[in-house]
Amino acid sequence: MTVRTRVAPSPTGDPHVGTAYIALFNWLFAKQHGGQFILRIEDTDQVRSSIASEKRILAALKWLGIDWDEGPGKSGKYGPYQQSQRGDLYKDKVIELLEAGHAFHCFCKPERLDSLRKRQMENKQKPGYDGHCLDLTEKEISEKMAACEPYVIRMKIPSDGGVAFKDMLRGSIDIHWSEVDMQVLLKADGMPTYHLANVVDDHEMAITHVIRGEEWINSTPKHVLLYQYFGWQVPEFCHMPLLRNPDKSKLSKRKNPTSILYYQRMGFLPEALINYLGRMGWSMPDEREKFSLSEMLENFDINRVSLGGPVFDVDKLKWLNGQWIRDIYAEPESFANAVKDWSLNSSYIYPMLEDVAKRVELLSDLPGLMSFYFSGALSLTEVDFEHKRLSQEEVKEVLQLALWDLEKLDDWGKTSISKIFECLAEKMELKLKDLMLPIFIAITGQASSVPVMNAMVCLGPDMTRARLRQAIQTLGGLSKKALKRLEKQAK
RNA sequence: GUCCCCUUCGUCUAGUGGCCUAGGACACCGCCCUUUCACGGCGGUAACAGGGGUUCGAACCCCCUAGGGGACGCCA
Repeated sequence: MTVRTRVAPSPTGDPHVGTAYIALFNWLFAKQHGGQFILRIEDTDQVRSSIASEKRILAALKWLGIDWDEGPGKSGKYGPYQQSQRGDLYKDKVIELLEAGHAFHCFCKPERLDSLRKRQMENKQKPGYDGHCLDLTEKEISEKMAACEPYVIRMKIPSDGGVAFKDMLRGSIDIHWSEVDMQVLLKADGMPTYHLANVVDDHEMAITHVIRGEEWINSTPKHVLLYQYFGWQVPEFCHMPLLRNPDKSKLSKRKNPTSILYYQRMGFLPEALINYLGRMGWSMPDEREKFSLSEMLENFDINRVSLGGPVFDVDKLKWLNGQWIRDIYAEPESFANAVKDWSLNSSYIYPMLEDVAKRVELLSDLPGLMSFYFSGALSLTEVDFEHKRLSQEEVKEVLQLALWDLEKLDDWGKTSISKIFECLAEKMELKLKDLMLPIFIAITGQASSVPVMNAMVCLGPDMTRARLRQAIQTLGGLSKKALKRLEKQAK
């Protein structure tokens, strides 16, 4: 049997360090056993998925040195490797389940399910589908379908007993069926949900080992059940610990930069970042801290994974990066290349040139004007944020509200960014000019500089958010005014 | 709330019954090197969540409690 592993990111937003982390361990495990590592794009969420995001994920993984044997841009006999291009495969499989009586049509309206869930929560019950459509007759179903009522397909769950599955790191895990919901398999738009697409594709692509995040443990029973319904061999499961924020919650962009692009922009070397991810929950047998991907592969043993959720500690990553910089500088030319790859190249610089050219007389004016494009954190103090018309608290409120809005923004472009600020100005009853000044300072470090929206596009979402977060910190942390406004809005 | 997973210095971790008066790394502090600052070197503070077992012996095995996290979407 050939070992085949995969990583299956969904192309919504920026490439996440957690994706790289899971990719790394799948890659290592496959390579170590002489197997194949597959990259599959799970773009079944038609609303949030984007090609741009997919491209960034591919580029980010390549940057880190993780390459795939099969997947986008590679030929392979199990393709295509984007779920959106896998046609009617999932529908066919759903029909199989329907015919075997393992799944059923559900015509319940989202509103009914919402209030059901709410009621269950209030009664302190486990929220879940109540089986409302479980016993519809053939006749009822065809009538509703003839009337074009929207529907989904749900899987049936046994009423008694439970399932036990083996986890490579955790041993046997038992879960009772009463804990498992009648999962939607096919959405009203005809697209499969993760659970169905994942199981079908893992089988179709001959995946032998499913190495994924701990967050999936509770849905594994559904997956096991689907394999059984189809009569397929169940793969091995391995649930990796979750990367954490400093407060121990699951690593999230609200609390920590999570985008690989951010670390790239900050000037972390790919060697250092992948090395650091390899130290999350794993250690070399001789405990050395600095090692390359190939050194890790030589020494890899999945059983050396420890299960406590590791906190992603940027300080230690920085130290490691310093080690790598010094190491690379042993050959000045490769160091020069690393600097070039980082930012001193035309594709990074071109988009800023037009704005910059209008504002200088001498080329030696450039470093002062452009330094913020290359910096990580800016050194600013309260005084820098003094505003003619706004108090310090109001300035902080502006920054805070802008940050919250930008955290929610998936499509990082000039149009959508400016829309956010226009809305914000209206909401706060401020002139756009007054509103933008603190943003200017937080992003560029100066009161006059290039157009700040363009700058934000260049810097990317995580660097932008990091600068705003830093500015709020400079002004004394979380804005209570903003918090109050948020609460008022919620009402 | 229910279920599931986890628990060694602040953080990343070594440790798989005697080698542990618990080792390394980051961060922090001190000293040395140095025309500055770094780098580097040396040293220091700091942890087995608590309680019960099992055992001649427990960080390591079992149970309970506590704490943390995750899941409970027509998101993945």
